[in-house]
Amino acid sequence: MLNDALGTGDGTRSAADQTHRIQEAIYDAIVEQRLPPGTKLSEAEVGAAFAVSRTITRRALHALAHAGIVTIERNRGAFVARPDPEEARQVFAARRLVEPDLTRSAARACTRADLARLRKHLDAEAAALKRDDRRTAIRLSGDFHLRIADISGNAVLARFLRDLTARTSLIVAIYGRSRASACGVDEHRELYEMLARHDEKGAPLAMLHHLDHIEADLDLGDAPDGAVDLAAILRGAAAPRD
Amino acid sequence: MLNDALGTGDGTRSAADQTHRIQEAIYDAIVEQRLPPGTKLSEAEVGAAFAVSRTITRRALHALAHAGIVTIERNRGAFVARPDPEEARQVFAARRLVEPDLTRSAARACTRADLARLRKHLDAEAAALKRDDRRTAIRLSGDFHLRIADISGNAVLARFLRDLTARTSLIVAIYGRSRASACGVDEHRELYEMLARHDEKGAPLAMLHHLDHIEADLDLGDAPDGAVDLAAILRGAAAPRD
DNA sequence: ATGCGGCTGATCGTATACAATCCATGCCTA
DNA sequence: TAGGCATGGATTGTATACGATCAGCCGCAT
Repeated sequence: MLNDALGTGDGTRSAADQTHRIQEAIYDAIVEQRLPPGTKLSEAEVGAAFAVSRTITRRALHALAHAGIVTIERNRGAFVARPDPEEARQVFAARRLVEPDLTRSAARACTRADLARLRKHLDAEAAALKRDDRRTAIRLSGDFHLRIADISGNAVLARFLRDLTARTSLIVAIYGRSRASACGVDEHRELYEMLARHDEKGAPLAMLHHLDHIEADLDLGDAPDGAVDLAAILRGAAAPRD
Repeated sequence: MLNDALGTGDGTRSAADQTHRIQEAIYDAIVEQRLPPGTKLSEAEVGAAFAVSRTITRRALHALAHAGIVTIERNRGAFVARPDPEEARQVFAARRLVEPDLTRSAARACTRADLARLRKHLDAEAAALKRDDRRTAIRLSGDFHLRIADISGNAVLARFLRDLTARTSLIVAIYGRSRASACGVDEHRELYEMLARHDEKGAPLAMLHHLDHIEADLDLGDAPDGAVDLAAILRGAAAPRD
C-alpha cells in the first residue's frame, strides 16, 4: 500500500497502532473518492466503524486535519475537506514546483530495482483500468507520483507530496470535468521511460506537462458548481447574501 | 506573532483553544532554541507548566510531531526532535526548492503595505541584535522568511515552510558552527531591497544564496558533536560509550 | 400565520481513572 | 564481584465520565 515508505516517522507500527489504522483507512477512502468532500465524520460513528473509542478516533481525525484533508470545526465536528478554488490552485502550484524537481532527482537516482517496481506498478494501474476498477485505478494513479517521490530520496518532500496528492483527490472530486481517473496511465508510462533513460531534462518536463494536463481537466474559476450551494445547505440553509 | 497568518485552518481561535496556546509556546521555545534537541517533553510536566490536563498536552505534542519538530516514541514519550544530517540536508533541499519560488511570487505580489511591514520587521530584527537579545533575533530571523512566504500568497507552501523553518532551528542548534543567529540581517535587507524593486530575477537568486550561506555555516557530515552528550545528560548521565 | 424564545437531544471538549508498558533499582546467584 | 532476574515506581495508552456548546423542535405570543 506504499504507506510503509511514507509513514509518520515511527517504524514500530505492528498491530497496536490503532490510530494509524483508521487514519489510513479514512485516507484511502478519501483518495479513492468513496468519501465525498463535505462528508461529516462523526467521532462516534467513525469510532464504532472501527471498534475503537473516541480517543483514538479523535487523534486520527486531528492528524488528517493537519494533513489538510479533513476540516475540524469547533463544537461541530470533523468533515472531509472541501478545498475552494483558490486552495486548489495553491495545491497545484505547490505540486508544479515540487514534483518536477523530485522527478529529476528520481531520474538520477533510480536503480534497476526501482524501475522494476515502477513497471509492476504501471501494470497494476493498467489492469485496474482494464477491469473498470475505478477506485483502485485512482489510488494507484496517485501512488505512482508518490513512488517517484520515494525514489528521489527526499523523505521530507515526499511526505509533503503525500498530503498534496490526497488533497488533489478531493480537488478532482469537486472540480473534475471528466469522470476519468485522475491521471492517464499513458503519461505515467512515458514518465517511466524517461526515468529508465535517466533523462534528467526530459523527465521533469514530462512531469510538469502531466500536472498541467491534470489541472486542465479541472473547472476552477467559476462557481464550484454544487459546492457553494451545498455549503449553504450544510450550514443551515442561510442564503449567504442574495 | 505572525501565526495569525499561518493558522491551522480554523479562524475561531479566541481564547478557548488551549491546545493551540501550548502548541505555539512549545513551538516558539524550540524556534528560539530554549528547548534543545532531544529534550524530553513529559506530558505531566508540560501539562503542569500550562495548567492543563494531559489530554490537551497530548494533542499539542502530537500536532508538533506531525510538523516534524517533536518525536514521539511509543511508551517512551515525546522529545524535541533531533534531526540527523540526512534529514537536515533534505530540509535544506526542500527550502532551496520552495523559497526562491516563493520569493519570486512575493517580488511580484508585494504591495506598499507589505513592504512597510517588512521594513518594520527588519528594524525589529536589527534592534534585537543590537541589544543582544539572541532569542528574539533568532525568532524574528525565521519569521522574516515566513513573512515573505505569506506575501507570496500561497498558503499551502507557506504552511509547509513554517514547519521547515522550525526544523531548521533545530538543525542550526545541533550542527551550527558559529554561535551567531541563524541569518544575518544584512542579507535580509538585501532581499527586502530586491522585493521593493519587484526584481523577479534577483530576489529568488538572493534567497537561494542566503539559504546557501545558512547551510554553509553548518557542520553536517561528521558526528553531531555535542548532540550525543546532551542526550546522555538528559537521559540520566549514563555515559553512552566511553 | 409567522416570528421568537426556551427546551431537548446530540455532539464535541476536557478531565480523570485505570491498564499496559518501560526503566531502574536492588537482590540473589554463580 | 559481575551478571541476571524480579520487583517497584513512573510514564504513557486507552477508555470513559461529565460538562459545555450547538442545532433543531415545539409552543407561545403577536
